[in-house]
Amino acid sequence: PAMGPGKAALIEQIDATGSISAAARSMDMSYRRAWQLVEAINLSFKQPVVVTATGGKRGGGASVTEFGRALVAQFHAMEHKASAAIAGDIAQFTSNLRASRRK
Amino acid sequence: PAMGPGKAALIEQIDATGSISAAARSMDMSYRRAWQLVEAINLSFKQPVVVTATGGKRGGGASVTEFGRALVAQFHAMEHKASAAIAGDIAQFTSNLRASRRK
DNA sequence: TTCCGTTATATTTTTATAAACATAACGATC
DNA sequence: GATCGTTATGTTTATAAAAATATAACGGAA
Repeated sequence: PAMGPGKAALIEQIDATGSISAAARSMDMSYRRAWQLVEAINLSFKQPVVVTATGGKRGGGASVTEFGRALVAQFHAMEHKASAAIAGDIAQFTSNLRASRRK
Repeated sequence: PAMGPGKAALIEQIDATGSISAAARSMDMSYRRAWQLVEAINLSFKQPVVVTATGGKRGGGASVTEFGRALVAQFHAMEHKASAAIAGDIAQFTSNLRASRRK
């Protein structure tokens, strides 16, 4: 999928840190994986979500476009709307779940 | 997850055919996989969703409990509620997606 | 021109998941 | 007690995803 909780969080961390590598570190994710996710994200949309620069004073960096910020905001809005719409069902559904064994 | 589109469809096919194996065949799925999904489903909930019988006139079979039917119905209701709640956002979101290359 | 931290990419290795294959057990019917 | 279609389970193989490892390139700055 083009967007999900993980990708949204990654974009937010890139926005907060200014680089893909710092975002990856903060999320305990390999740089390679983070970079691949960014590539997939950018390829998914008509407009760039993350723009990058190589070399330079601080080695380079990455930033989130306004389009990207709007996208993440809309994603969270959708999460909340969907969650609210089924909150009642979820509560009942969950009550039918067996207590699962977790390590 | 305890429930999703695939598991819901499997339960519905079991209900329609009366056996795990026939349901699997109708979905072009291996019996083994179908059986494992049924096991996972039954372990997920406090009450059984699918009950099975071995041997006998027709070799055995499986049926869906009323609890299971209610569960599937509620799942579909949740799908529809969530979908409706974000339909507008989805339309706009999709308009930002690049036309993807599909074989 | 050397250094630095970053982006960008290739290659290998590991791990997890799914599929494929094989077989036992069940129990009513004949 | 042999047959049949099903449930139930073990074992192996293949596939895909993730992780790990390695390296090149970039471009300011010292």
